[in-house]
Amino acid sequence: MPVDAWPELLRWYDVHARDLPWRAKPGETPDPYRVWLSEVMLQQTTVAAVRSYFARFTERWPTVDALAEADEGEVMAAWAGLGYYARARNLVACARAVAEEHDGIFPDTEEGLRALPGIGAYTAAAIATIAFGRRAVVVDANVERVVTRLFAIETPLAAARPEIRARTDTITPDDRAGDFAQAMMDLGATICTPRNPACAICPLSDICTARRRGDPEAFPVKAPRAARPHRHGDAYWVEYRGQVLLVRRPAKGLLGGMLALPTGQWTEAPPPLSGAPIDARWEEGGAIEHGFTHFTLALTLRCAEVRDAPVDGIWWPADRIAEAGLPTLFAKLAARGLAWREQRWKGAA
DNA sequence: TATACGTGGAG
DNA sequence: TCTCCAAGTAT
Repeated sequence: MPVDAWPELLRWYDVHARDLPWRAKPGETPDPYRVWLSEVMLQQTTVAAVRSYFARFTERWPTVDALAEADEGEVMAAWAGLGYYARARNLVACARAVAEEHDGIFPDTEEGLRALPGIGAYTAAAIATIAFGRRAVVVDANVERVVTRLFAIETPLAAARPEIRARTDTITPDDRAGDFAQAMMDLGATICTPRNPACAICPLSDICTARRRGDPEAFPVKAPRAARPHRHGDAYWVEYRGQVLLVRRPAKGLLGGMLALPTGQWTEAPPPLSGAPIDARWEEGGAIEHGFTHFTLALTLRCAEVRDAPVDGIWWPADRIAEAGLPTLFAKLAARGLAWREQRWKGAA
C-alpha cells in the first residue's frame, strides 16, 4: 500500500489543473447546473468533443429552469452529433425533475442525485464532491486506470471494480475531495494515459507499483472484446416540392428519439429495398459506412422525387437539412442526398 | 453481471 | 486501415 497519494496529487493539481469552461476557478463557487451538464456530456465523451456543445447549451439554456422549459425535440436536435442520445432525453427529464420536485435546486447528496434520470454512481459522486464539496469516492475510467496502476491490480476490469473502489476510498482525502477527484481525472487524461504514460513527470511515480514493475501499460487488465458484426440496410431520401421526408425514431433503442431518414431493416445480408416509406422509382444515391460501438453498418441511400400527395411524416426543406439536428449517421446520408439532388438539377438543365 | 448505446481522435 | 478508447447509465 503506497503512502498517501493526495498531498502530492493536489500540489500537482494546483499547478497543472486543466482550464475547462465548466470548472470553477479558485475562489469561485461552482454552479451545480454547469457541473451536472458537463458531467453528463462527458460520459464516454472526450473533452474536445464536449466543449462546443457545452458552450451552446449554456448560452441557450443558462439555468436548469430554462432547460426544464425547453422543447424536448429542440434539446435532442442540439445534442445531435454528440452520441448516446438517451443522455439528451434523460437530461430533459432530469431538469424537469429538479425544477418541479426540487424547486430548481439540485440535491446536494449522492443519494438525492442518484435518484435523478441519467445520473448513475459516477455522476452522483462527481456532482456531490465537485459542486457541493462533499467527500465522495469518484471512480471513472481515468481513476480505474490510475488506481489499477498504483496498486498493480491484476484482476480483469469488471471483477476488479469493488477493489478499485475500496482502494480509491483509502486514498480520497476528507478535505478538497472534489479537487482530488478532478486531479485524478486530469492525471489520467494527461499523464497516466492508456498508451505511453508519462511516468517520468508523474507526481505519483514514486508510489506507483506498476511503475516500479515497469509495466504500467498492462493495467487495467481487460477481457478481450468480441468482434463487431457487420450489418447492411437501406435508407431513403424522398423529396416532395423541395422537402425531404424525416421520421422521429422510437424513444428507446439506437438513436432513440432522434430525427432520421426512413430506413429499412438492418441485417447481416444486404436486403434489397426493404422498408421503403412510399412507392417510387428509386435511384441509387450512394452508400456510407458507419461504425457503432457494437456493430458496423453499411447503408445504401435510395433516392426519389414524388409528385403525389406525400405520406404522413416530417417534411423538412432539403436545402436546410443541416439544421434538422440529424445524428451523424443520417447527416452523412443527407450529404449524399443533397449531392444526388444537385446532380439531378444538372441533368435537367 | 452482461449488453446496448455514438462519435471522433489518436497511434 | 483499424483498433482502442473517452468524466457511464439503464436494464
